[in-house]
Amino acid sequence: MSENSENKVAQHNETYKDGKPILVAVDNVIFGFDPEEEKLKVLLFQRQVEPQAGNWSLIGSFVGPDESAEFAAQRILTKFTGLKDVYLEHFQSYSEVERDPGARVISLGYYSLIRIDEQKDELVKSFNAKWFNVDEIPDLVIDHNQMVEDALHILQDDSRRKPIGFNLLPEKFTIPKLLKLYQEILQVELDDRNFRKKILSAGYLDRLDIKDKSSSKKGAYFYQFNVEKYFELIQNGYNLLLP
Amino acid sequence: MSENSENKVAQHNETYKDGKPILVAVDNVIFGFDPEEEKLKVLLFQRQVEPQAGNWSLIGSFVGPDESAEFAAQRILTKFTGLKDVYLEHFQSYSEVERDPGARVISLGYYSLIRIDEQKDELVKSFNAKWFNVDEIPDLVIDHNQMVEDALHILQDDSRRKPIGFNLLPEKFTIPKLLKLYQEILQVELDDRNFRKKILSAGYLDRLDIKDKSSSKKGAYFYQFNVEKYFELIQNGYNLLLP
DNA sequence: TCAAAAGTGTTCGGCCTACACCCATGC
DNA sequence: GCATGGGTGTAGGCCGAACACTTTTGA
Repeated sequence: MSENSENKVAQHNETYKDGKPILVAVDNVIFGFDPEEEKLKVLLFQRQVEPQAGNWSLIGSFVGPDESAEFAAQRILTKFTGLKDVYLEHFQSYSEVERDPGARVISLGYYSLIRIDEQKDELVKSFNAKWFNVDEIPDLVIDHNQMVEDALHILQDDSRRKPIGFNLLPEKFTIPKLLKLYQEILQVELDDRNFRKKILSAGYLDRLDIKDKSSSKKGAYFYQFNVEKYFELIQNGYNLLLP
Repeated sequence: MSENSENKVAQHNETYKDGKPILVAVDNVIFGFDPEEEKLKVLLFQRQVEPQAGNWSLIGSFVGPDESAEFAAQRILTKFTGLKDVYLEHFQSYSEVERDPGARVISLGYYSLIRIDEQKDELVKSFNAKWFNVDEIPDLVIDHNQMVEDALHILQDDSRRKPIGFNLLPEKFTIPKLLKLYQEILQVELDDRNFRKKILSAGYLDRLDIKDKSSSKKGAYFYQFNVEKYFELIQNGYNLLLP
């Protein structure tokens, strides 16, 4: 804390020379949803750098001198999955002095929502990256377990208010799958009839004429997210508000 | 974005040596509420460093090598207001390459809620800092106007769900003042009868036997925030949920 | 006695909850 | 024809929105 006995004017003439450079990294909690397994997952890989090389870690990178943190987060996401223009959100910063035993590194936590079906499997495999169920995350490097926990909380909060869940599903999806997804994210049981009513009454889901027969004989209608209608709703102050 | 033609293994063995040091700063959007004026305010001061010296700016500082970002944000808050252990929340990071014309600086945006009545006025004045109404913020340095806007949005979201408003009021406050505060934060009109019902029915406000007669002849009861009862409620999943 | 702010109560409608049954189809 | 998952409908209650009147007291 500042000492009042010091000369205040001097104190307060902070210049760029007072800034001590620090390493800045991003760590990206990449969420995916496996529609067959109906499980919410996080992409992890084995850290290559000492200390703690070989341990499981979030996908991260240093922020380069000529890129924004957001760009860095997108860059590594593309590098590992082949996907571009992905849903990406900053959720927290980690700056404890001793957090990284290798150096003074501040890390900006981002989370991403991707469609697992669109990722490039060869790429993911080439980095020895693996998808883990959110409830079966192994011990991670540094404070990455904390990051996953924080990201999940924010994801839960966000998905209660905005329909971001669609970023985790294929373009065409069924209501039962969507229900399963929300149950996975929020880790609660939802009444299927009430869920269907709520989600369809808002009007931003278009029913298609095709059915998905992969998980039942009757088949479930495919739906598609309608961005235009959704934006209309937001303007009028629409809120999902799931339990 | 990464080039797939490059050797993936090499790419992926990122080491600490690849990290290029960057200046890291915090900027603190310090909110206060003047109970007399009934206005939500932000503390600003005139920047001392070129470029843009003399222009109004948020209270900020570089993050030192031996402190966390949160500590730095608290440190400058204490330096300017004399207050310690203040409500402080990280809300966004700013890392565009060209954002600060003076150097490559990443800034972590924090917002604070303080009780104006507890601040040390001499300190504030000694730094030529001034309180501005949120709807009358002047042109600020760099991207600080954006920061204020972002912080206000997050504050609105947060205060709809958690009763953080109390951090802006004196220990003892009246319901009419609390109502005014919420109207200022949310920038909406609220029905006083419904507001009173909602806020009192939750049970985390204790009515005192004294009245505030400063703004009416009848006088309004003072209330006090009851932290214990509030924590009880949270455990059971309580949500404020104001409009 | 009256102006000005504080405090209380009621009605209405809508939305959320809980819950049960029919539908389509592949085997 | 039956098992399996998909889809629809309804009744009840609670909560939030809208709204009007009484209370207190200093001037």
